[in-house]
Amino acid sequence: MVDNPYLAHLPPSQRGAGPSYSSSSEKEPLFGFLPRKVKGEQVRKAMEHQLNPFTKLPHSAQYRKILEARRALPVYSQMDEFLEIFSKNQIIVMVGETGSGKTTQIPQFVTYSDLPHTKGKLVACTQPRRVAAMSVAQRVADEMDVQLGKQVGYSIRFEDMTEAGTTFLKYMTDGMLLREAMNDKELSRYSTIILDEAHERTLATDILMGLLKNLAKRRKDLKIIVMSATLDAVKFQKYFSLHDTAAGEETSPAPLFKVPGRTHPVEIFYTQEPEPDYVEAAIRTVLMIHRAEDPGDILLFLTGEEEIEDACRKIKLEADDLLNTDPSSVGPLMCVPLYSSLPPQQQQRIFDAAPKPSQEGYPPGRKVVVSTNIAETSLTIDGIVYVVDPGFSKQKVYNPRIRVESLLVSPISKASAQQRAGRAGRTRPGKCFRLYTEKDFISELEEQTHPEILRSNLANAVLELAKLGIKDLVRFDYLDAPAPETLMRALELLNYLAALDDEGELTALGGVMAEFPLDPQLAKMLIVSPEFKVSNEILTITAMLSIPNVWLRPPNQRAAADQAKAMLTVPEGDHLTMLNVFNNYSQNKHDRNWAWNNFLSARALAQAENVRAQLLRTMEKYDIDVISLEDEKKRNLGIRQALTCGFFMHVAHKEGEKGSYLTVKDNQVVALHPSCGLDSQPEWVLFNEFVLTKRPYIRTVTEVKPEWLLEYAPVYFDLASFPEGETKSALQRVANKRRGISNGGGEETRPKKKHKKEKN
DNA sequence: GAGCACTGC
Repeated sequence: MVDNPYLAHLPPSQRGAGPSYSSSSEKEPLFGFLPRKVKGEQVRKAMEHQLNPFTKLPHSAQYRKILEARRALPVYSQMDEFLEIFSKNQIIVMVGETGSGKTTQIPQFVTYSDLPHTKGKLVACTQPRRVAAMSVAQRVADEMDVQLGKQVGYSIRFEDMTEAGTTFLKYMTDGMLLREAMNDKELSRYSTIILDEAHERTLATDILMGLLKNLAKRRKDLKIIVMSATLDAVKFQKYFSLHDTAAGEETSPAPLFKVPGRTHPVEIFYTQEPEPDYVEAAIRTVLMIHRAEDPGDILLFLTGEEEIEDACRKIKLEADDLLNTDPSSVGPLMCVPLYSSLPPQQQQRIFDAAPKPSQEGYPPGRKVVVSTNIAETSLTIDGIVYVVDPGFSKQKVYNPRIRVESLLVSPISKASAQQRAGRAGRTRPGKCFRLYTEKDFISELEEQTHPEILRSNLANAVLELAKLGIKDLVRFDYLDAPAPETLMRALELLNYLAALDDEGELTALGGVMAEFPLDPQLAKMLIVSPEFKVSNEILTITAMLSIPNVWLRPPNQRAAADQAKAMLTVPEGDHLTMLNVFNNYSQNKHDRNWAWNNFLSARALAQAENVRAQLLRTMEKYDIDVISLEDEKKRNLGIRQALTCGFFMHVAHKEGEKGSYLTVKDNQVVALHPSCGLDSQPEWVLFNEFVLTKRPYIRTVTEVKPEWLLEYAPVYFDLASFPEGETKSALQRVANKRRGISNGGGEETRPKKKHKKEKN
């Protein structure tokens, strides 16, 4: 053994025990560690060692201070038990309630036992959210006394904070690991994979669970830990049960490792009768707490922006009234809205301190945060003592029959209600006021929120699975299998886009489509766009369609905002308007006020730029030319034609004169969304999305020519199998005209439709 | 003449 060069510059007193062969453990903190057979005793000794085993540098004072705090975590006292289970099993299910320390500690315990750095492997820990991956990685880097991005790092979209060959513990988003799996089906870089927050059941985590369950059979050296906060662990245990039928072993559930949480008790109150108007009841409850309860901040859960802003106004009004009437018995109240589309600066207001008493000796002030579900998982606010839970949230639902995802205000699940209540007990004992009866809680609320995989359009997920080499998507071993109709819809769409062939096999085109972090329609349109010599423009449009709405419309400046929008509008269609907005933004980027003056979200535009750059890199990787047409007329035409190649299933035909449209094949009656910039009502339009709000609308709309539909999507627009109706007659007329021009030649050369399931 | 629950690649 050679003296560690890193220590040469340190005085001997700090170099550890000095060169000695008598006791290797003095110089080598991991001396005697056998991978995956490590005992708690050994780990604790290594943690207390003078040298950091991974950097061979002396531990800092900061490290020792943090270690002290770590020892107090519930999970720390179960280290021996964990290491034993880890040694003996390939797959482990772990349950740790909030405050158990599982997210920071378990991956470290795993590292000490698995010793990934000795075999050139990594330990991965997935998170559903980017911020969590980043902040936990930073925390763990501090705990392990290493620099973030070296031994401990993170990987999220747009940001890879890892160093090849150095990083052995990596926090990452679940979606990122899924992406990696598409290019390395064995996930061979990893020795242990930890899926954290599995109870949230994101689409990516659900797919990863299916993949890992399979992968574990092929890669016996891969260990898997599924971590969850709620007690639906039995379901995970069953799913990951070990059964080796060849060996004739009995099926036994995956082992469970359980750690208690550490939170304060929260007293739950229910209403005696159901509340007919939950917003009104919520406001009443907040004011009741303000008048009658001890100091402490309030968190109220509502469903959306409008509801929240409205409630904030009303609460503020009433609270000011109370303060004016009786300043000696009621303190001032501050009401803060919280939802995701709020600019980050305004989101920060939730961390402001509650107001001071109106006069010395008078009651202290109180803060009320009125929030969407964002405060249920993504953001924690310290100092909350009271939670008001009306029992509703907006949830995504997918209707495969009409192929529409929409948001519906729906009752929350018991798990969700529990999570909300828990928000009151983070700093001290709290109270939770549920605006529904205990009977309804017990008998009406579902145990768990439906996993995302059951509530989503799966076109994207199915393409990913195909890319992952999953042959039989219908019989894939899902933790919860999606509705067959949802899968059929996805397969059908991918077949029409030529991403899957008629046998359901991934085509070469489909393989490239899957490489793009985009919906299949967008990916298809981008890949074919060089054929129309407009890929530079389609690239921009694709980026703009992948980001949130860029248009701002402050309530008191609506007219000015609409006027600014009109200045940027291109009459041929909203897609071209988006392109125009981005190009103007690019040209004016050095003018900080340009976006603001034009009522555009600078944040969203910067995001579009980021997405565009990422897509451009993927295009370059697959040699997809980025080209443009000089002539504006030809260019715009080419753009609209390229759009058609991706969105031919999103076409509507005008019916009658009242501006109503019928979607092609589905025959849904839809209207142009009021945000639409088309100055006329063209006969044929292509739309980016169908939204179901107060009425069915089509949003982001561009005029197309029916000839293009027949030419670029002959399979989908095969008239022989087209549903009867006005749309078909109109298409028939176009087809007849074309046939006349082309002397009856065209139809036979087009591919024939083989097997399609058309449901009415 | 409407909207944007929340994430993620």
